[in-house]
Amino acid sequence: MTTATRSHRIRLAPDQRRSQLLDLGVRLLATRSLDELSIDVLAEEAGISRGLLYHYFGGKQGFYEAVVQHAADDLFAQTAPPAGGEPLQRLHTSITAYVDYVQANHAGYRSLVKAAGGGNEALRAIYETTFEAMADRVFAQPDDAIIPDTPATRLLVRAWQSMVEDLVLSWCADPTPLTREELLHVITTSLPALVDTLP
Amino acid sequence: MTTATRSHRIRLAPDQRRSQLLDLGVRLLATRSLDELSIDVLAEEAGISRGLLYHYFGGKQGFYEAVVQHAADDLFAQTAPPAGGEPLQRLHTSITAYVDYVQANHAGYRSLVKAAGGGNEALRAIYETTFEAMADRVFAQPDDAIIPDTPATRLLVRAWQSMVEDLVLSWCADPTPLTREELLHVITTSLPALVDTLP
DNA sequence: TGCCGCTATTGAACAACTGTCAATATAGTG
DNA sequence: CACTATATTGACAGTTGTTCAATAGCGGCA
Repeated sequence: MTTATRSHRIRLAPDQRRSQLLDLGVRLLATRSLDELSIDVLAEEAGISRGLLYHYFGGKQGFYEAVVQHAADDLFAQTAPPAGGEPLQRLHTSITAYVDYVQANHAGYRSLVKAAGGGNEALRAIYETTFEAMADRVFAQPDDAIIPDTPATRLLVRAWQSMVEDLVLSWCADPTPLTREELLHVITTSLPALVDTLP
Repeated sequence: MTTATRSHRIRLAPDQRRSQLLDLGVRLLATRSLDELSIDVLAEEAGISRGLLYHYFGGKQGFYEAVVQHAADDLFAQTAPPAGGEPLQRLHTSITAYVDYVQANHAGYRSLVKAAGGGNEALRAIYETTFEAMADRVFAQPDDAIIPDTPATRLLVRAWQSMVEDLVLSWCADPTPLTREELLHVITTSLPALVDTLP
């Protein structure tokens, strides 16, 4: 049973093909890692030839970067805070969306996002850029800021994100020690608690 | 100019050869990632034939796992808390050793440890085991424990470790926002602060 | 000292995979 | 219904991981 809908020699618009391949990539790379996925397998699964991947992404590495970027954009969009409201409330909503997102895709999240963080230069750049953009949400609205924007607090927020990432992933693997509400409470209150440890 | 001391056809005891290859692996994999390091290059750098690597480690993946395990053991040994003294003081000493270790090897630490955390099943197992053993140091001495040993606190300590890892790596990349003392203070006091966020 | 056996080590052959490119087929257009 | 622009292919070349029978170095023993 082949999972791909096999239809011979269909010619798509570049955008459609591109997003088809990216979606397939996200799905396949959620379970295998990059070097466990050969281009032959990927091409067959997509119902295209090997060469087409090189036409679109320039190579295996380029394909992987595009897939990671695609997943990162998706994560960023799905955790966007609501337009209006109290700053703390907006942050809480965004965090809730993050927990939901990771819980819904924890295999893919671990495989793609974690691999990006520990991967090559270009991949880490995608990872860093995305999480810095998410950190900006914490520092948004300078007049009634949640926490002051200094190099030190930037450093702490970045580290806090790592903590949250690990916490949520561990919790998804075994949710018994904490309820969902307790998890959200720990995440939310740990940020100001962390900033308070600064001299 | 070849960096390896080229001497033809020397026969070593298995233990010596093994650790020579592991040390070389740690050194080479600190800058390149695994798939950027071909076995040909590795063998030439070590002054041995390709086949010998397969004799010792069974393949590229096995070699990588051995190198990661080697580095993890080194990290674990070098951050061992002193034998006696106050529990909090012992923890502080261990944390200081950790900061020093990462600072001295941040390229290698990032490349090996981070890659292990986001890598395949066997690699993550090494990573998890090592950091769980380091977490045990926090929970040691049940009579005057620093923090209670429950599933919830286990989860938090694990997440705290991720935060510390990221914090120290970021700080190594750019130490200007915090002095070394401030960094150590944040790390130490953030652990009880985090546990206090539990209901 | 000089042979001998054990085994560390080799290198060539094999298999699988990535990357390249000129040729081909397809969808839209006048 | 051609006809053109281009999405797509398939065969080819180079590189890399893996296997295995053959070789060569070191310690022990006479």
